[in-house]
Amino acid sequence: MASLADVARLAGVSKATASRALSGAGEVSPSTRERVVSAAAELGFVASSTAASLVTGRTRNVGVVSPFVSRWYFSEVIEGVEEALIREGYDLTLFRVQEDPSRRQRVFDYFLVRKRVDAVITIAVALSPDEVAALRALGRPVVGVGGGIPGMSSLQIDDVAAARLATEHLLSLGHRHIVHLGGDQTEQMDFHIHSQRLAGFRQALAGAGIPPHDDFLATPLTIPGGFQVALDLLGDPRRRPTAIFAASDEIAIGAIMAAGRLGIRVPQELSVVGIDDHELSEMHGLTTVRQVPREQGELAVSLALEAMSAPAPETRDVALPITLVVRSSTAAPPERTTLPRESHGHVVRAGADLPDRDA
Amino acid sequence: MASLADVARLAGVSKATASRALSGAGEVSPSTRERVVSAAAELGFVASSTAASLVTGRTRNVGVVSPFVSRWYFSEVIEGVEEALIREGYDLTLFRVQEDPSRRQRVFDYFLVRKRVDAVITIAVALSPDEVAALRALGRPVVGVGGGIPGMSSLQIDDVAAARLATEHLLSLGHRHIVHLGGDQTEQMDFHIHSQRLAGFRQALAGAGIPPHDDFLATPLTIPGGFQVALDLLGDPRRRPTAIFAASDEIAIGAIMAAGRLGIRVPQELSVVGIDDHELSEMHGLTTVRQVPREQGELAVSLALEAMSAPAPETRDVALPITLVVRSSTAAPPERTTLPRESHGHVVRAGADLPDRDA
DNA sequence: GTGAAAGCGCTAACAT
DNA sequence: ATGTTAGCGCTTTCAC
Repeated sequence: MASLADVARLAGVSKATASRALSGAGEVSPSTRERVVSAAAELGFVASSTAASLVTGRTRNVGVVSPFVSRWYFSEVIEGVEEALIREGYDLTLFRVQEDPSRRQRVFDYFLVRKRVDAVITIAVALSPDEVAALRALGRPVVGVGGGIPGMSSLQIDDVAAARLATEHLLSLGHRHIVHLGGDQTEQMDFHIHSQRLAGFRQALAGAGIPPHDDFLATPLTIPGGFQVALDLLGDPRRRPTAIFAASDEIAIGAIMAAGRLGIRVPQELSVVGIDDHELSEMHGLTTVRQVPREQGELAVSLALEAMSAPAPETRDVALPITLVVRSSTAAPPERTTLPRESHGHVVRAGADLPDRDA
Repeated sequence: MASLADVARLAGVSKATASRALSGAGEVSPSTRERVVSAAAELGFVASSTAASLVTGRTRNVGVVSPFVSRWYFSEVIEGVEEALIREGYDLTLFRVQEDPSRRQRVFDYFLVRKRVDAVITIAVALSPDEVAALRALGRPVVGVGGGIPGMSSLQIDDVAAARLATEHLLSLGHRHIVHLGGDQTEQMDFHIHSQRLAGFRQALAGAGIPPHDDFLATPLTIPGGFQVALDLLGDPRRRPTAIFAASDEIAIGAIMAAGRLGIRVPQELSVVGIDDHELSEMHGLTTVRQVPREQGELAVSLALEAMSAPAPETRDVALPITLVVRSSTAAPPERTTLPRESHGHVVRAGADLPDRDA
């Protein structure tokens, strides 16, 4: 527990000089520097970041606020953030924030506020006006990954375009009966992502002259969630689409598993597209819109750090490029299911043509 | 940015009294307390944890060292730790540590050392003697989840017993040809877990009078890893076992997917057991030894906190109970594959009996 | 029950 | 290039 004073004494210099020699700030003659450095080494001196923070007001620590750590998108963003942060000499303090209002409030009013973080990065979390105010009151850069919040920098893919891209791919293959398995709009941690993906989906449909219909199912953004909802959907021959656009790869994979359970072959009888491009997506042969969460995390750190040194911390919104990764989960729709929509409700034989999965 | 002095002034008391009133330490008359509290509220005062730490030496922050954040086991332990920590009013600082030696050193010699953490929790990370020394030098409680390190408290399931349990289940079903898909012993973040699971596996085999043979395959602890290794193994009729014991559910699920790819039916033609019990395991009908990582995380926090207040920070090793969760992925071995082992190499027709998966 | 004062360990003017 | 001085914002003896 050697202190700077100990080091200074051993090196025969003042604390100020010792501090300068060790931190690299200010001019120190090479010889003194060396004396100080070796004295520090001898004593096993490590600067107390607490003391340094108290005087400088900087903590070299950034807070990351995320609703999950285990879901793909979130864990990868976190890994990206961590990577970039440690490279820059920053710690990462993790705050998991879910719906529970009392816990949320605790995080925003107590934990984040204690002058412990130099910046905050939020990951796809929908903030209430109060929460935004609390964050802004920190007087520190705040950047949101996965969606924009008024008054703070943000970083995301263009979710409308991503959804449109996915849907147009399906349309171009000839699909006319596509269902969107997407996030529940009312979920607290929504964040417009869900609604934007739905909007892009509908835009593409409208562009192809397909009138709005019963084409959206609120789905938990997990593999089991996608599985369950798809099982219901695909199990009913009358509702069964030829293609599914899922809001996340987890949903998409759940849907593929459901199809497998029902004996529906992918992609011959059902095309599936998701958004993310996790390693499992590759294994499932899932067609997906790639969104590189890791890079989003790293970029968020750049934005935050940049804002810290900027004179006027102007907010910036950055959109990352997207690409469609076509794998084996999409194909032209099977002939038999391209019956005119109108027939679905009336002509029972249209459904009966399909293998009956209800049994 | 109101300071304690501001609050004290507004309340008409000294800083000392204000501090006592706000922190709850020491006796303060109810009326003064109320005056101070409302003054604090009026000013939006939040104590600077930095300043408090400087004087108390406590940071209300614990460091978590983990090689991954995205793998099941790790992310769930982290969520458990986070949950318990925030409940107790602690922050969680995350350090991801992988093989890269320079990064590791940075974490241990620079980040963790700066008097920033009251305790450290490591998650299944194999520490070098130097690293253990560095941690111990902190003079703070260190608890290891997922394996024991000499000189620090630890928390884990009994990995030998878990592996034995899984293997004995397979043996009791009549399997004689079981292969263990387990972690590479040489991997840096091993931690004896892999070797203990292998040991338990071999113990069970020995107990059943099955001589050691070519029964272990080093496998990355991921779904793609399990998939790839199982694909090779199962694709060769001569090597194909009737059962697989996987060191993790991720491997196990990869193996099930590989079987699916090869047209091998689970469990009729192949039994699979893993360790973990993630929600996906349930979906795959995977038989597994349950290890509740979330609880491991919460318990680690209790241990750490307890050690902080203990006069003599004695180390404790705690083993969590395990249970075998039997789902549909295990069954008695098919008749045709119970040929005597000796025939595998010589009687080509024994292999030819099986569907040829090489093509 | 409350106040005065000391100081945690460092950095940042300001001198020299 | 180096030393002196003054705090950063709290908690905690020690008096009263």
